[in-house]
Amino acid sequence: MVDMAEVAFRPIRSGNAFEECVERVLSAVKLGLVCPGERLPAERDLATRLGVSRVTLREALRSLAQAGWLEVRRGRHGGTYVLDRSPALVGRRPRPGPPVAPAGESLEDTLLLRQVLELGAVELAASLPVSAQGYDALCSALQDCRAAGPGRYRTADSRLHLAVNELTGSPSLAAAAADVRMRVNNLLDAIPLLERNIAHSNDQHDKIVRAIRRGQPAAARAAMEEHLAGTAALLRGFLS
Amino acid sequence: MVDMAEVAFRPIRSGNAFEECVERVLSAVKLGLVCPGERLPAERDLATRLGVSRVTLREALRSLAQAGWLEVRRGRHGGTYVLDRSPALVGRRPRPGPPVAPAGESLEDTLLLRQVLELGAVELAASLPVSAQGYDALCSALQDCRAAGPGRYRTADSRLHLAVNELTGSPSLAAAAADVRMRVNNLLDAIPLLERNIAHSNDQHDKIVRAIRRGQPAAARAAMEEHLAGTAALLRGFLS
DNA sequence: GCTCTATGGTCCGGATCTGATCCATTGGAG
DNA sequence: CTCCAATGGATCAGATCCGGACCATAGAGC
Repeated sequence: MVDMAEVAFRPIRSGNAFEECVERVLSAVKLGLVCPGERLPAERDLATRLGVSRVTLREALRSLAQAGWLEVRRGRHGGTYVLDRSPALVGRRPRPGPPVAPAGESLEDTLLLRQVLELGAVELAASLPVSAQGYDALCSALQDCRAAGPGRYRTADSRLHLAVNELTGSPSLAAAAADVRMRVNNLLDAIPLLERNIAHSNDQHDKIVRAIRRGQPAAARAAMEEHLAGTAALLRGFLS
Repeated sequence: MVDMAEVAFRPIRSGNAFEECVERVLSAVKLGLVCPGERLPAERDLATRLGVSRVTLREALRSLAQAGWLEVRRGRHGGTYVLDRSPALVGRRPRPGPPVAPAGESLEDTLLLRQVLELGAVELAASLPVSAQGYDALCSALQDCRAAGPGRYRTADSRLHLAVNELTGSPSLAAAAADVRMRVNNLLDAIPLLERNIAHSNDQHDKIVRAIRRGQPAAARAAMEEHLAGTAALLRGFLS
């Protein structure tokens, strides 16, 4: 019985408030939830939303600005803006020690959770009536995926998947999906991105969106299953 | 685009360290992860696992002890023990202000997330080879469900569902399931528990476990779907 | 019995986080 | 041109939390 309790006794916080702020804002950028050139919410607003003091949030923003992700402007229409991350900045390998090799156990854990969430969500999304607004977001993300070069592909891809999850109308589900998506992206950072995979991915994205639009849950699920299997095989190959 | 970012800018922490400790330990008890009479891990150990200082954890434990959930013993084989929660204690209505009426929006959110997680998990569990240990846990929980009176039913029920989720072998999935289960239980606390529903539930539990044992994902999923629909209808009826 | 050990009980200095207040900057409105 | 409003910048007192050290208790083993 005691062994089952390990689930309940997992860590309460993954880091201090500062670190979690950095994580969250960086996620929002990497997942394409705020695009380059766009402005983050005002510090006071964002701090309230994150449930964190303004001082702590500012330290996080300052640190992200120093790292070249954000730019802070003062004055009337000032704010914190997302920078267009240049290849030069990306090129700096941020690998001080070991290359953050994700454990194999954690890999399967992540992939399994992703499968459950994304399959369930896409099936649900396809069986629900799609709102015009949601469908627009979906199409916009789909086109971004096509237009995106290799440097921006992961972001556009993430945004598309997130949009699918938001179609379910469940904030908690979308949040869980965003979390697991971030974990997958961190894993993907360790392996190369091939042109061929991108083309293949785009075809599968088409199939998924089409099935959602037509209200075909089974087809949507099958398409997503195939799509996920591709990434999963790639990750297992490189990280096992 | 900014609207999509709301997922990323949700609160970082649901409360202070003390409150989250209380929540976690109480969850472990309510979900049947530690049974009455059993001992929690030693304070030093538990504090480390929760990623919290011992002082903070102790305050949480003391507060739960005062509320009649736990008993603390000193000495060589001392520790923090789960009490057999007596009806007298349960009878005290802990409703100071409004009866914590869960919003309708939050209700659908919770039910949707639960559906995705539990259906995905049970399907996965049925398609995986079941370990002997996992199957034992499942059967034990199933029998507890049968033997449990109305006073203990929710706990036994939770433990069974958690056991199913742990069969997937994904800690993250089990953790997410435990969280959503706790949310569902909080909702269920607001509605009555009928003998008839219990009998019905037990039949469905049988079907689910049988399908898992036989390795029939589709049947397991269908049985779980029916099972979840029952609770969902009940909750929607009482809380909408 | 004595001692040892695993546990809870208590306290303290320092790190972190908060809430609040006030200042600085800058573009737009009048 | 002047003022205003929305934003970032800075600072401080107090709350919370942490890591570690040490004490108290009581069962187990010798």
